[in-house]
Amino acid sequence: TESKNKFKDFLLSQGLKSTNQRELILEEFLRAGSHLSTEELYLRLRKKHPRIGYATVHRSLKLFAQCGIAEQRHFGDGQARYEASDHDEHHDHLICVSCGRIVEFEDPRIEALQVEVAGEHGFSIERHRLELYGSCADCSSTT
Amino acid sequence: TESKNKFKDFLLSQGLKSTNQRELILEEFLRAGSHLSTEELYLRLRKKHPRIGYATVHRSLKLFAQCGIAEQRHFGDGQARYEASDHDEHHDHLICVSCGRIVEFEDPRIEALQVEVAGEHGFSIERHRLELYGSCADCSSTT
DNA sequence: TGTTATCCTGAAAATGATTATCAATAACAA
DNA sequence: TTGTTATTGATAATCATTTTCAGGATAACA
Repeated sequence: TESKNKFKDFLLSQGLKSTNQRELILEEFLRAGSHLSTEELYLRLRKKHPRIGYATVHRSLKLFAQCGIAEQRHFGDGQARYEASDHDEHHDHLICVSCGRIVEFEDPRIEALQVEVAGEHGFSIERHRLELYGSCADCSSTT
Repeated sequence: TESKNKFKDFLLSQGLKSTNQRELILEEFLRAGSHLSTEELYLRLRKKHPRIGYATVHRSLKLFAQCGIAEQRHFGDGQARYEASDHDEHHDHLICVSCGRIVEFEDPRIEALQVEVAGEHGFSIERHRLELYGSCADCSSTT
């Protein structure tokens, strides 16, 4: 509901309209858990609301991202994924190359070092991407 | 020439053939400097060798990657880029969002923390991706 | 409540990067 | 050479994403 309000404010501020589809898509997005691709969300929605089109899901996800309640990610499988952005918390990702599990983490020490290293090269950082690919505990033990 | 030999060995070991095009493409790739997209390399090659096709450039780059003399990267502009992989050295990237400049760096402290954090979540890391996006010195001063 | 201007929707087509197809060609071993 | 097999280049296919456009929904205003 926090996100829902933020989205409504966003729509108003941009002169955009609040529609049934956008509400449905946002609800399903929030319900579904993170790291869904457009297609996955579309398929979930279609079960209950077969009239909703792929393009609308796609456009809504982009609006969510603009609005700041979602973030787009790319994990190398060729399609974009979206996750709900919790406030202004930043986190990075561990991705299991075996089962596809995605775990979020954050480490202030790494963040600090990033700023330091960037500074040494004259850069000021706007954002970053850190992804660790490997095997999770379950998949390692099965080896 | 180090890379050239490695590539020839690779072709032999895989039962593949050494061709004129592959040599030309590898030479241009090594000459051109890193972080080129397939298209950019193709355009450079076409100036001197108009008969070389895009598909051949694409396939050759994939072979270079398989062979270990090149690595594929994605920096969020929607197209793959390839860089010569120097031995087993690893490095990460600073990308200027203003002028597109790409600077390589490495920091063992960050690497060590990555392993540590991954371990806390039961992961063993195979590889990682760290990209810092921001403004380089030149672009910051122009602001 | 109408009315109206504007935005939104969904299906289909377009796009852009990448990958596959296939007949002609080139490389390599015998 | 010759025969076998891989490679090439033009083109078509694929995949995710984005645009188009006619019809439908929304919100502001009378």
